[in-house]
Amino acid sequence: MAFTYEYPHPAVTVDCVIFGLDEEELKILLIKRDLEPFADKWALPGGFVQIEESLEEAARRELHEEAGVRNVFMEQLYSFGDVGRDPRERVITVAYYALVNISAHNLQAATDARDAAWFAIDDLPPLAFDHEKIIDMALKRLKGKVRYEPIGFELLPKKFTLTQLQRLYEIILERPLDKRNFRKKIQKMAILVDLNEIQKDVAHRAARLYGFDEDKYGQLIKQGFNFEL
Amino acid sequence: MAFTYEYPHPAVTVDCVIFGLDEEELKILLIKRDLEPFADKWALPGGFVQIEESLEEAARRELHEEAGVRNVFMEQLYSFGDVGRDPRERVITVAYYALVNISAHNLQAATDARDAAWFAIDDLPPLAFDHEKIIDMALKRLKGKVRYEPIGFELLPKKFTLTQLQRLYEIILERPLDKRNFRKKIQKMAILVDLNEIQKDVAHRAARLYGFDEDKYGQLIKQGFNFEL
DNA sequence: CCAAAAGTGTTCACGGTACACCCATGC
DNA sequence: GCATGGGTGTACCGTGAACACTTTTGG
Repeated sequence: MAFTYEYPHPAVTVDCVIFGLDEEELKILLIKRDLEPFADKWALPGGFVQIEESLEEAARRELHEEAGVRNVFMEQLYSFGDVGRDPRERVITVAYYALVNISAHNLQAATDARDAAWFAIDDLPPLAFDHEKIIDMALKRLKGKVRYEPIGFELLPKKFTLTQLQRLYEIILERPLDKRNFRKKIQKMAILVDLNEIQKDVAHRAARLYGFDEDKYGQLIKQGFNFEL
Repeated sequence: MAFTYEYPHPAVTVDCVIFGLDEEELKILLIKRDLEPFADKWALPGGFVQIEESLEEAARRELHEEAGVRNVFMEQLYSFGDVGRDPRERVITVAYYALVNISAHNLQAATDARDAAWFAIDDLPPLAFDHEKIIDMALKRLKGKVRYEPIGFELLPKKFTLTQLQRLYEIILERPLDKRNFRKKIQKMAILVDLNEIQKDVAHRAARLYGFDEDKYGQLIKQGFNFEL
């Protein structure tokens, strides 16, 4: 079977930068390529856009098929279309980035057939194609966006402590934050619900658990509220 | 001549949202289509990405060929790839937006063969394809970006008055700004050069002319400076 | 001399930042 | 009882916002 066009058409792929948060570090999920080009190099999960699916559908499909990840925050990042970026043929890729809670998504699913692994953002292996450039951009976007939209919660479990939340921002923004000021600010925004639960199995005073109140946030937005950290 | 692939390939286009600033309004340059589909509807300048040019090259080429615009600020906006967005075949478009100084770019060039015209942003004609959606997004991006990056200057002549600059922000942000506070803030940033010139041919006190000092801005950025209005 | 826009300082309220100690719990 | 992190308030400073009059120029 073959498909013929009057003018040359580039191939179009989607690639996904999947961010996860370890206790200590920001990480990215990569997949080891088994085919040429770049066999044995690590690469972003991704693949060709099917002719009857939208870009977002393609990205979510790849997220699921290649990384075993579903129902997560995902957003288009940028499109990369330099002429030589794929040695086989002209390939334009539309990059997305996703935020997942590592502990909730067991890596099992992802390891099915593929060789997949999380890498610390500042200790990445050699990458295929221009994926390093894509990751750079995704990281910049994350750093910028996390400050004025409440997307950081996507990296945490549903129930989290204020200290975990603070650590998240410290890790992403790469600077220490003052505990009291941080709590004051977050609490004042009133977008967290106190779950009236406390941590279990910790070797010190147990912290209160909170959840992000998406509905409340939506209402506040309508009233002109602006998240900002 | 024909081009054949093992799997179906979408077509890829670029489309450009070209913003310009009139005395009173923010405007967009549109081109009247003479071919189906959407013949006689207005559309964003754009066209197919050639197989041997990058996305940005394609966007700049279209900017020049269709709108007669060169050497302007331009940035990738977003990629639109819904399945039915072009009735002919599957077309994915990578949208860019550009900022031009209307008075410097004579519309002549653009009017060559094409029917091109500037439209006020809140008085657009019926548009082809999903171009309304693209413009919506471009406008949101412009409104957001203008506040924390000094791109507004791209819409003004090289020499401008502080009042012109203030009007620009008032028009884009759609809210009045306080004259004294605005001047205080801009002057403190020290990214303008006082050209020691004044307006000519005005029927009132002539205002001082300023220019945007790109080099100085670059240096400040390196020192951790953040433009913000 | 009148119309039209240019240019210029001060006050107040609020939010950001810096900072240190007691509390609860498990071992 | 000690080690570990949880939780809390206050004082100061800088920035954002509100606000009105004098100056210059052309007609």
